[in-house]
Amino acid sequence: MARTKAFDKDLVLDKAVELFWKKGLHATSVQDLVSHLGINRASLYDTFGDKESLYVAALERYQAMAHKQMPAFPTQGEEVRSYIHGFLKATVGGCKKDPEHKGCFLANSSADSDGQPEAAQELLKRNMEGFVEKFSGLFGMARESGLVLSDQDDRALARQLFAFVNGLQVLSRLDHDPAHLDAMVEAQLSMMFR
Amino acid sequence: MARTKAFDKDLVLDKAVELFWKKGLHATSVQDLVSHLGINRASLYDTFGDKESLYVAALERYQAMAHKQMPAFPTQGEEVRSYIHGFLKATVGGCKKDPEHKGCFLANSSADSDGQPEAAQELLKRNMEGFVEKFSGLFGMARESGLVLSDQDDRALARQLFAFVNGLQVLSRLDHDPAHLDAMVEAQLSMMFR
DNA sequence: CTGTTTCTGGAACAAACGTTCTGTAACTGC
DNA sequence: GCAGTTACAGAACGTTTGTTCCAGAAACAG
Repeated sequence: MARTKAFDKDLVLDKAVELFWKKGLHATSVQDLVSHLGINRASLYDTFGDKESLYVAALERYQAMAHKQMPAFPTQGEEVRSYIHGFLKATVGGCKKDPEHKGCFLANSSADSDGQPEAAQELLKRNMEGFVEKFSGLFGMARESGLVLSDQDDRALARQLFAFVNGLQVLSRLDHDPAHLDAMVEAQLSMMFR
Repeated sequence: MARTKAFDKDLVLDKAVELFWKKGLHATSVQDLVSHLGINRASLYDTFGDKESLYVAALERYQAMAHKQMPAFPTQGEEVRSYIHGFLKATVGGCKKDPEHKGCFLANSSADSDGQPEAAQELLKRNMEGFVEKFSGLFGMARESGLVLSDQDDRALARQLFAFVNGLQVLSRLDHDPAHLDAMVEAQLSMMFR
């Protein structure tokens, strides 16, 4: 029948993630994409539609990757602190080992939400809701075990943590001192748990 | 001598702040600026140089405004909690009353630091350092009064607070529920102070 | 081999980009 | 009122933007 695709769509998408992550939607041109993805201009449009669709696809892929590498949630309140500690350490670990200091693709996009495609805005909102839903459950468990210091409700704590994580990643773009990131994590954790 | 300027430079700059704040550097075109600033294209270039210079001037003005409306720092440890409470409430107050949900100009720019002019990056860094410097002093005072819950050092707490505030403002672009913002502030505060 | 499909490089497009220029009008200080 | 400066409106500059199209080469199924 027909010729098979010569490139791995997901591999190309990964390169698009890199570019959009680093420079954002508006500062990334189609020419940038053509130059760095290693595929032809026409193939790009045939495979991904237009620039915005490719952007949304890249954002979806980034979110899926980030979600996939989250370890399984704990089932006991006593494990919550170390779980969240691990989550935060992994987050700053990602920031530290990125020589380009791109922060978090989702956080960067959220800070430019006005210029985002509709589909991207909805993805960002769903991502936030999902985080709050899951982590408020964790705080509930930890609270039953008497390990939560604050008396504020679980969802408020989850939102506070989400805000902190987003801010942390935004700041990691400005402040490249890894010790500062570590210190912020330890401060956050020391404030949350007994 | 010469014809007088027909426009107030600072007033025009305020409008530029609005635009750049809402859409960012890359998504704001010179045509957008000409259309909304109410001055001529040539006047724009004569008065502000090029687009990037105008952007940096707008960022500087925003920072100056934000800095100016900070109330005087407390001198006693007992007042630190209420001072920071007031600071956070004013921050979310600004978010809540903005119908365009632009968040914070400085935070938005930080999340796009790669695409920022050099001068803007340095301004953002100075702003961060200034915050850490001042607030770590506050935590030191409050700690002496025995009001700080965490045993982490003052600068770590200041950085944690700065990350939270940045994240809070980024999230205010996605989540328009004012109660959520309030809850985050109360959570943060309940974790920091006795 | 014969189609059919898809890749590729590059040309082409109108539109928008940031920037500069030109000429004219308006104001100030002498 | 004249000289000197600046704002103004708008045309014009060359690039770059996102997108489409074309011709040919390449790879697969029947």
